[in-house]
Amino acid sequence: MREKSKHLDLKLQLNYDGGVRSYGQHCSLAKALDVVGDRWSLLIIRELIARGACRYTDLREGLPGIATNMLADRLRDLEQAGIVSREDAPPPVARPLFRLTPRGEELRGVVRELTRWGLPLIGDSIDGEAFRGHWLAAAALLLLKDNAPDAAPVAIEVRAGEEPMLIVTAGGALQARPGPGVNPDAIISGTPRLTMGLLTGMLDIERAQALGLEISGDASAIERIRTPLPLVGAGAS
Amino acid sequence: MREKSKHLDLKLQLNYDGGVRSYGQHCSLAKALDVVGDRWSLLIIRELIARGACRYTDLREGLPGIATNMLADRLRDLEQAGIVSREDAPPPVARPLFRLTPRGEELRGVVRELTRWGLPLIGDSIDGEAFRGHWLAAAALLLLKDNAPDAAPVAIEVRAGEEPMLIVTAGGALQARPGPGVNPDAIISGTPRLTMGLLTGMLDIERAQALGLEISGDASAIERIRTPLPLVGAGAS
DNA sequence: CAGCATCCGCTTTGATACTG
DNA sequence: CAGTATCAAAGCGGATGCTG
Repeated sequence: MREKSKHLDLKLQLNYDGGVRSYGQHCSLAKALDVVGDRWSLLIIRELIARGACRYTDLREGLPGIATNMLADRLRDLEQAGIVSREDAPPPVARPLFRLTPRGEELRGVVRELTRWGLPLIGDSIDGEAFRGHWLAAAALLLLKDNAPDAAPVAIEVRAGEEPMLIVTAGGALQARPGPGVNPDAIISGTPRLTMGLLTGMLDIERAQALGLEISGDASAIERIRTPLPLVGAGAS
Repeated sequence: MREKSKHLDLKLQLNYDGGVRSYGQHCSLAKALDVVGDRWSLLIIRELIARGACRYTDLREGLPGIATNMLADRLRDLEQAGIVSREDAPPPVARPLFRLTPRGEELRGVVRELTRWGLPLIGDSIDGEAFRGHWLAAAALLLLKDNAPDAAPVAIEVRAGEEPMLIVTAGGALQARPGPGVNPDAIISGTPRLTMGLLTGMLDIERAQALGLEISGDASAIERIRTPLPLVGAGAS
């Protein structure tokens, strides 16, 4: 994968191979992994799900640990695969914007299932790990739902890392974005693990509080977006 | 990743690093990818979903292109991660058996979503690609459902590659296994792409036949397990 | 600076050969 | 059969350099 441009290797024009390392299997799963199975690819897609259109630097900031050439390479690959679009800004000021194409948006199901499966792997402490508030926002956005779509909207502020995050109900769906809220109905403060533990039904409010989660405001607002996850994928098939 | 056991490298006991190359991000998706994001991992899990318990050689046969050390490494990693269990057989005859643990079974949702997303990437012809009938069986098993769980069971034989495959309804769920059926209610013959196109609702029977799919027997049996997939993951969230 | 491209050293992967 | 050992070739991460 990735172009070669080795010394004395001028071959013919367009010798950049378009970068496809394939499993070579006539199988839907293998084909999907050919496209999004490379290191960093799905994390880039997480960034674009969580934050919408991003500039290069935004992406790099949300992907601590990535090498800059990796990011450039992957963006090229994903663009070529029709998953990401690059919006080259007009001359005067702006910077190129990257966003998901409709085909890229269809990866939400994939990211949702991986996020759900990975929840138990989140540890209590943010040892030497990196953390960004919008990662939590993405998980909430993907995994939670509004249990009372017809009631008046509520907003819940979550304080897990450095930057707070706001979850709001909006016409039956949920939206989540980084940043504080104005007069939120409830505020939850604690580790990402405890926060998601509460919201995904693995902990009830009492147990979460006993473990150190701080909750203020209207607890019913929390119940409204609490979404117990089916523990085993054994439900269907 | 992977143990070293280099020459003259005796360090202290337990110096095998347990093999974890981590993104180092306090994020559920990143944690999941730390565990199943390596090359070949999810394809090994596909094999175990499709065929149940497997011996080493079965796995290698179902994973054309994998290097034998890769398979050994990944099986060790997956075992250590609690996803695969190795059943070391008693001395006399048998061979070690690998199977998914309950935690590994929970990856069905992940594999299902990737398989679904990858469906459009399957081409018409099996160029120089490898193909195994049970890959198609896995896709059917994961993506299709029985639309009439209370009716008498039906069996449909699918002939896509070398080996035929049988899809049977069983108490509301579907089962799929390689091999021919005895007096199946219907028989479908054609490329994997056309077959899955029909069964996942992207093609109707007439169109599929026009494109070369051969259908014999009771068409209503096919309708019974035909499961149109939501085209965009835009439904929820 | 933002947005890459290049180089460099280390790790992972892949093909082959070998062993209990 | 079920792996290990070996080694070459990619892939990856970090640093740095170039260009608007």
